[in-house]
Amino acid sequence: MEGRTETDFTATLRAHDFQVTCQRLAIYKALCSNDEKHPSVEAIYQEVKKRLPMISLGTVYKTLEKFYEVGLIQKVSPISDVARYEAKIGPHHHMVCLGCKSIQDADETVGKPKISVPEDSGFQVVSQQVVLHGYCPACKGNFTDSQS
Amino acid sequence: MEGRTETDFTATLRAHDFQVTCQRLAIYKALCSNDEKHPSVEAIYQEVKKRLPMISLGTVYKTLEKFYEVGLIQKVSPISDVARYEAKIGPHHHMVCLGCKSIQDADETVGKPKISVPEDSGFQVVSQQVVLHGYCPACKGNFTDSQS
DNA sequence: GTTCCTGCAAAGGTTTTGCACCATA
DNA sequence: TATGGTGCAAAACCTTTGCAGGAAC
Repeated sequence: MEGRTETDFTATLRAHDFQVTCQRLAIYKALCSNDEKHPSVEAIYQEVKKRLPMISLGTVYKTLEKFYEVGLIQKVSPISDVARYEAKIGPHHHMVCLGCKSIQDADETVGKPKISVPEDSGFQVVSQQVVLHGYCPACKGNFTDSQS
Repeated sequence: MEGRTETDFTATLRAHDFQVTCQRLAIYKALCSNDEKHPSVEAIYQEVKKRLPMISLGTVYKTLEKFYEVGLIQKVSPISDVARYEAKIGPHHHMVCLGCKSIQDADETVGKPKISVPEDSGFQVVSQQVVLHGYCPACKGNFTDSQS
């Protein structure tokens, strides 16, 4: 449903010198057909096992990471690999450096976003947070256009 | 620097029937004085150990969770406890239900936020994401005003 | 045929839990 | 003094890594 066609999927992998295997196709299809659920690795693993019972969890991890590298899929907001805390309470936003992984507050420097959820979505908003991904001044020079 | 006064800190804990201990005060102070770093649990632990060498990592975990419960501190983007993926690429936003932890896409239904980082911050923005926390239609009834 | 991928298993790191001792109120 | 917190250790959990056999190109 969401995602690319199988041809496009194959072409993207080939363009990055990655092979196309039945496991990778199955993982991508499982992800596309459950896209609205934003599944976890474990959930994807369980879904793929229905068609490929021999597949291993490690393969799913490696495959998803490769898909993410080449831009086939997205991670849902992996701001940090570990939990981080701050004493500043109240709504404000964060700038996350893709280079050094540092996190800066952005409440003062960033304009307030005007966001509204229409009534028909039925979602009751409690709080909202904007996350800006990019490069801090120190890392801007090292990651100008390409990265390892 | 950021955060509340010691009096307010004590009052908040007492209001929730939590005791005030030197460990809790030290953890809160360590977090306040390093707030711009958005420290991890391990970093807070290392900082507190300078004053309380006998403190254990488990205590820091339990204490931070308690602080978060009573609203003394914030977690930086605890969208999900595990990594989640989706095949939909391109910038869009997410609505995270505080009840059932489900994640919905919000690109179509949510107005585009107008956010700009001023030049003096020096931060080069690559992408931005808005996360809305709240309650989905199914959970709205169960979590109207208070939760367990 | 060479390179890369898979499956399995082990290890690494983060976070949670259980319990005896101790401090707070 | 009674309740709850701390420290320690073990366990649970998610994720990564290493390697031999097998598949893709």
